[in-house]
Amino acid sequence: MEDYKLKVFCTVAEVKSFSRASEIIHLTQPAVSAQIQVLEDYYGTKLFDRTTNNVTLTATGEILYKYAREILSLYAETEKSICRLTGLLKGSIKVGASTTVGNYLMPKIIIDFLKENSDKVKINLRVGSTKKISDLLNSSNIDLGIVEGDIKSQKITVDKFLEDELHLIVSPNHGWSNKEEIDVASLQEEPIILREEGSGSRQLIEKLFVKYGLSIQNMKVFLMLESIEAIKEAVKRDIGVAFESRIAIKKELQDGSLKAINVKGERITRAFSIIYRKKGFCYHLVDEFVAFIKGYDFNTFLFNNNDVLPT
Amino acid sequence: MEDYKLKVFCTVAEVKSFSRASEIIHLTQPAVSAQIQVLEDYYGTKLFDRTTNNVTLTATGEILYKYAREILSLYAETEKSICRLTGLLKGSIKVGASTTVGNYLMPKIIIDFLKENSDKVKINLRVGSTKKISDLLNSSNIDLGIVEGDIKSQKITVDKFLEDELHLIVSPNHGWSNKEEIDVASLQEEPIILREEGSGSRQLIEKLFVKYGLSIQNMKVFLMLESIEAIKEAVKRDIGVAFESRIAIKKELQDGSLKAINVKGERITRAFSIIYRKKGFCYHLVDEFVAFIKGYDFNTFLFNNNDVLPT
DNA sequence: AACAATTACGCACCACGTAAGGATA
DNA sequence: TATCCTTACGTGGTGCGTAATTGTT
Repeated sequence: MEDYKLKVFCTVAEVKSFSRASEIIHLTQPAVSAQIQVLEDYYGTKLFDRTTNNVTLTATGEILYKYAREILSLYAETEKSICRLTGLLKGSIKVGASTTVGNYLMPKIIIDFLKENSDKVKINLRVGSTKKISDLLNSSNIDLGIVEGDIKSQKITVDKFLEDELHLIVSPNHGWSNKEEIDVASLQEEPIILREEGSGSRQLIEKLFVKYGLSIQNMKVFLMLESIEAIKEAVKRDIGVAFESRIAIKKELQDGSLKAINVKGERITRAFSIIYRKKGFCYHLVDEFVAFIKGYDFNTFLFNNNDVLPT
Repeated sequence: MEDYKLKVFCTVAEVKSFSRASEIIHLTQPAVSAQIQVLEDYYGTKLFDRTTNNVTLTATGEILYKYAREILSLYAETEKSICRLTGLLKGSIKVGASTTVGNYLMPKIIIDFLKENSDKVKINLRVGSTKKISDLLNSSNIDLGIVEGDIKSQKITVDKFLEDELHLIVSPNHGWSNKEEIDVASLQEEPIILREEGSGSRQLIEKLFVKYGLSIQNMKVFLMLESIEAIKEAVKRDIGVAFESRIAIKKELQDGSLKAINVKGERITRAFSIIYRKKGFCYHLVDEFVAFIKGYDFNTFLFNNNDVLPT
């Protein structure tokens, strides 16, 4: 129940381009032009100066922009206020998540979130590399992202919400399976399975090796897989050992099909982060979902069924 | 460029009735119902409790109402701001005016106002008794009224903007036509033409007589006319004398077809007032028109063409 | 019975997308 | 020529009014 024209207008004003605004709003360029023209007709003045390759607000446009943002935020507040009273969320959001989070964390979180809310809440989840997710965010194809890697974009706010830890996983039949911990040097002796180059998890492992004066070259790396499931499968068959996020191996640890071992004196950690655009419009539902994630009981998620991970 | 749904919603909230709101907004009742239902669907809650003969805001409705008024006033401010910059007014207003003002003052004022503004400004003028005008105002059929009489309604704000004076008018052939002033008692000797009973002008004259211990009964009242033009015509033909507002006799004084005489020691005055609803929505254009009237140069209007009225 | 709100339905208009048309570097 | 905004046009969805329906006093 917001003012669509004003939203379009503000978007154009912010990105200084009709065409880019049309992509963000998911409208065609002519539609955006039309919306702006209606506003210009109504107020009887040009709101933008259009010189090729440059769209800027006129004096009148500046005034309208100031008020429009106020009005739009009042609409948003209205909804927030009413939701607070009724407890009824509604709408749909598009979430992007990087591989580990997207496959092993978000499905459960989303299901729990939907359980708490009316069926008017829709969530759309896309999984991809951290890079792809941040691109989708920048191009306004998703409303927020949940990623395990670092983000460089200036236009994105990164909000860490959980520390993730990678564990060395081995088959129950593996010689190490009864050990509590292993020193890094020992890793040289074992065939190790890694994710593809550039992957966030892979970089983390490389950093560990570098710290101990080792390098991937010295490792018995004979398999590089792009899929976490494929890696786990390979480890189960005792083809080698690997590092995986504890959220990705939860089930296998529970049913005993994999064993997790610590690295002596090291915790291989990284942050899971919620990322969103600095500019742009915020939806109440997005805020609520973010709050839900931040308040989520990850301990229960990780350690339920009386199963305890090594810490 | 306001939010029509919110306007409808606020109106219903204020008058606590779908049907009355529909009259005010000039929509059918089903249309109002539909608008409200869209809002209720959107927010997922009832906004009004409908018991027969009583429509009240729910808790959610109260919240929405608070925000809606804010939002609507922001829309109004936006327009005001932009108009201030561009100087372009637009829109249409419906004005009601009582007889004297409506016939002899408003046409000129409206024409001058329109001259100053773009052709996007439309003004609709209705003329009627003060009572009728205040009724039209209450039923939201006009946006503001300009009247010469008193208003009793609690729902209406009265804003005096000009002092009007009634003059005794006589034919140039009349025996008094060269006199500067006449005492009240002399009026008993002359046939006097009055407006119909209940008319504002008539009441003013009655009050004058009462003050001097006279009464209409003692007067040679043999004509009561409802039209100012008819009265002037009768006076011109020397059938009698009459009292008329100076704005109604401006032209005749200029061309000499009537003479105005003062009443000794008395000024018969009343106020012209702008009246508007206390509640309800204000349009920028209305504000501007009111400001225009208040700033109008009535002296020039009354005394142009080097013609001077007795003062 | 009377008044007030809702439901049903047809129509007219408006906002969108597709496609073609300028303007500018 | 490539990019970006505007114009032209056909279509679907929405909001309106008319008329019938429900519900409450």
